[in-house]
Amino acid sequence: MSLRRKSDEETERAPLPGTAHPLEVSPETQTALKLWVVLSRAQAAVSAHVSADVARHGLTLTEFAILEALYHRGAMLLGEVQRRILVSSGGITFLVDRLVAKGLVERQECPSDRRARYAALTDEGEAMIRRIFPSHAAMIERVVSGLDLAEQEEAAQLLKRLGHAAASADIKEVTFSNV
Amino acid sequence: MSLRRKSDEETERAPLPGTAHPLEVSPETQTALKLWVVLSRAQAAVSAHVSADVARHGLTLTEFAILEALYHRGAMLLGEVQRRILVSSGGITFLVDRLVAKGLVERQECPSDRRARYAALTDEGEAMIRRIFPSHAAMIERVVSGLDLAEQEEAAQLLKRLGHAAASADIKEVTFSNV
DNA sequence: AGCATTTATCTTAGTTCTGAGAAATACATT
DNA sequence: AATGTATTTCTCAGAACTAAGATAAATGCT
Repeated sequence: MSLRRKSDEETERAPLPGTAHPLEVSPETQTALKLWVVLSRAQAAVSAHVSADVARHGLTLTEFAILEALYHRGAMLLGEVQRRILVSSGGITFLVDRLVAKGLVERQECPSDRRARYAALTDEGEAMIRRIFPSHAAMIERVVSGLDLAEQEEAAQLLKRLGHAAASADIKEVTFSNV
Repeated sequence: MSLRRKSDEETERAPLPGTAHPLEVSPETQTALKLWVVLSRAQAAVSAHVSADVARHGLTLTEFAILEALYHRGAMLLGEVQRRILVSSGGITFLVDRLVAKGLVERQECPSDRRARYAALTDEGEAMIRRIFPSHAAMIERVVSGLDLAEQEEAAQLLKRLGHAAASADIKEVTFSNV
């Protein structure tokens, strides 16, 4: 957070023609834009810590999310895991392959649908998640402790509604707009 | 692509045979974990819409973020842009290269530091951001409209504090843990 | 001034994931 | 049963990065 002495050069830099900003937006729009920015920054900041934590055990965030889902919900079809952790179909194949290679997950046949495969924790995978989950949870608790408990619940409630609304929103394509 | 079926969420699953759940956590920890989950999901949901929107103009989210930053703040050193949009040093070189190739950005020498380079919008880049920003902002407004204005401001305020606290948090390494 | 350290960008190799499409299977309708 | 459509996973090319190190220039310390 060191301040540069570049502000004197800024006047030398060619300022934008018509220095006033013609892209003025309503206060409502500004609030929405602001929310989008702080949402992204907060997620990135927390994510960096969580990511570093699971990396200590040789896992990526996405890998950990799969292990956690399989631990808490039991064996799941690949498609179920895919929708839950929000990756592409190619991505889930790739990720499960890697977890299989690490010995943490195994594929199992689905008796009622021969196209489908279950992903299930191996004993080693279950031992792994059991071992790292407590410190993982404690770390997240510390990272979000900038908000007190009531504020965390308030934020979670708002974010849950925001997420659901955004996920189900069908944004109409404004196809008649200029290029 | 379509994540329509969300029946996964309500399907209650019988616990796997033999998997007692010894990983019980305190209510405080559960609140923190819940916040982390809904934060990630909300960000992903909004991000998907924003990403699809800028993709209509042949831009990635990160590219758009650079253009927007340069438009609203004027020419910036690559390192400044890098810290602002949170990419690696290699990443900012890669991204600016690509924007230069698209004719939207140009590198300029820094008179006071011969190592450094400014990134600045070209006329074409400025025209681009002027053209797409209004509909972009309107789209974000729609995507976050699941919360009313007061709720958006409340959420933004909480997320701002959460983000700042998380970004400045020094999480102690629990190095004595087994591997 | 001379030398070590820091800073800013770039290079290269590798990682993580996406998107499009293929193959196999299931399901629905005739 | 046959045919067409939907779904489930996998394959493959390539996009969008990251991490580590290289290079060059600025800065700090005797």
